[in-house]
Amino acid sequence: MPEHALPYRPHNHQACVTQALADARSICRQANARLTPIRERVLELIWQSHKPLGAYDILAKLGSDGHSSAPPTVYRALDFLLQYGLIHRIASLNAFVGCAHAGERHRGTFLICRTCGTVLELTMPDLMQAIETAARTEAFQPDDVTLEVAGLCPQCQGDHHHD
Amino acid sequence: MPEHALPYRPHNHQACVTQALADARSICRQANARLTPIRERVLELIWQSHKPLGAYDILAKLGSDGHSSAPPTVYRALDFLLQYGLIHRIASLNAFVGCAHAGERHRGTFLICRTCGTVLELTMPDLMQAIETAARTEAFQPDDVTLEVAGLCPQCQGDHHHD
DNA sequence: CAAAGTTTGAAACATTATAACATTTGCGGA
DNA sequence: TCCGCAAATGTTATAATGTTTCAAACTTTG
Repeated sequence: MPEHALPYRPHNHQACVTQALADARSICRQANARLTPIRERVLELIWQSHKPLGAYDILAKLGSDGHSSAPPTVYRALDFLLQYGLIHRIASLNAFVGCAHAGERHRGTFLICRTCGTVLELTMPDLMQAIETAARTEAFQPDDVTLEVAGLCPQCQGDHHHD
Repeated sequence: MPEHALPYRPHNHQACVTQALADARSICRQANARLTPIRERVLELIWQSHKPLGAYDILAKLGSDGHSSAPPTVYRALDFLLQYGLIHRIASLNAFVGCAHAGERHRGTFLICRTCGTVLELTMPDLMQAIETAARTEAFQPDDVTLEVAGLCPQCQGDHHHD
């Protein structure tokens, strides 16, 4: 077992991208959803690192591609990818990150490094269950849970330089 | 013990406001911080209900007051109030709500009704502890936790009309 | 009072997100 | 095939949220 989770170690990141795209194609095929070129390209761009990407960053990268697009193009692709659980929105950053557990039906917990921006997604079913139970104890019917932890990733602790 | 938490029941809300303002004055006095008229007024506006208020909503209300202000006025007051723990920012709504546990040093959990907007703040120390422990297990040093649950409050369940 | 620091005013600008409507594309049935 | 519908994309404009910058006013302290 590795000392640190994958996003925190050097790794062949292209493999992450390839896997994510293959998973996405499979998930969309099963759901009869159309993973169009734009949607796939947006997903690929988001997966280019383990750092969340803002909608306008994506827009700019699409521009460098040759596609020249407007905001709705990106937001529509993002909505699609969110809908099929292929990406997550990080509310505290207004940004989007690839889902590390696509197809698993889960609620993610996100560890967000405030120095380098890297995000690690955890699934903690028992904890999520406890949160939902607490909500129901207040007669509240829970629907979505946003759980984001900001702090320092292993790489950035003891460091004083950025990114 | 009441069946439902306070924000969900009819109550003398003016008492909430008065208490919040008194607490704020006391906290600021102890911290040698200046709760200026603008800051106090912003806090009062935020406390006018148990629903989060956006920065531009606050700006508009300040305008109706006679104060005509610009966005930085509001954001500066909000920064101050956040710094002293008198309000919380709801990341999933880009909005602000009065802190129900000012001065207690805590991490809040927010139950946000997606129909009426009402927010209930809970403190769940054990759960927060568990989250931080999980983060540290990944060699991540946690700093801030954003925990927001969207769903239906007791009043809005079974309801099909809004607010 | 005078200097230094804090708070507020004001204008411009930057970033994030949506609305509205036209056009194109993919796809199933006549 | 090709017609027609629905889904997807293009395009323009605008709304909503948040920041930078610099100047003026106020507070505190020596």
